[in-house]
Amino acid sequence: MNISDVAKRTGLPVKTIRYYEDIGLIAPARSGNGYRSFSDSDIHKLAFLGRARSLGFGIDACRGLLRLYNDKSRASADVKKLAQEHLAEIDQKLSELHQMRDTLSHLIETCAGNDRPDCPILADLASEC
Amino acid sequence: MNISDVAKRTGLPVKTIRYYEDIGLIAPARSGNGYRSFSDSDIHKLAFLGRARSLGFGIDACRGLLRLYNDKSRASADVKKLAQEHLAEIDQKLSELHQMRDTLSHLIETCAGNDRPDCPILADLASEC
DNA sequence: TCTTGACCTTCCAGTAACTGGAACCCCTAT
DNA sequence: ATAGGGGTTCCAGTTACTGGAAGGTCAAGA
Repeated sequence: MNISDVAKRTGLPVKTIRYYEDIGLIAPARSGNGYRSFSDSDIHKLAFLGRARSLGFGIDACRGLLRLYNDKSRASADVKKLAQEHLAEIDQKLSELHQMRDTLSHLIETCAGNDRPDCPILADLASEC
Repeated sequence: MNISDVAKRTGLPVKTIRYYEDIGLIAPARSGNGYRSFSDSDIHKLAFLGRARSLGFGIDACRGLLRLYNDKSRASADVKKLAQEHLAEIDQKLSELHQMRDTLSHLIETCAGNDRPDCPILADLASEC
């Protein structure tokens, strides 16, 4: 199967699929004309990667997940550990974003938003430490 | 004032301060020996930038905020608009992250995390669409 | 057969916001 | 004189792609 069909099947952009080959996540065969020729296994891997990425796993984590997926003697504890580490990163990010959101929305509420120059948002940003 | 003192005062890394000059956010004077010589105004701007960045404003938004800050005939509505756009981005990101968190934490709960290979996390990632 | 258009290929550059490091200059104290 | 702790510039690397240029391939229609 050619790359644009694979892109349709997996929902990944063509460029992304080529990129995943570049960094060694997949290794599709080549036809005589030089075109990539994707097997079912390649397509499975790409779909797997797409789902892992959509859960926010980084490329390195995806590599690890793929390796575990292909390792039939894996321990589920290893998968769980990877996932928990990623969950901790998400939680960290969430708490930072919530903090930002709270501060920012408070500032926005106190700003009149009219044609006068006085603005508590700028005043806060400019305030001495 | 030299750059490392400014770094201490503003909490920004030296490299970041140089970078902010590179991209035109600040324009400190130079001493005879070529060293950057920071005025109070430079330091204020850097502190302002540090706080705006800590609220998650991107560099371009910071540029806009700084311009508004220096424009004494600004309308607070313009500041509020910038802040509201940024808030919307944060909310977008938050909802994506919450979605990821929900899915991932559910998967983690269902994984035994033992030395057996069967793992619902991998099963989900590998599932057909 | 020729052409046209839609494929495919590789390679290079750019994105956001820094960060690390190399190579080198300057200043002060011993 | 030298050692250290500043400072300077410039280049490369980070994440995960994305856009674009230049060019090869293939199938269909005139």
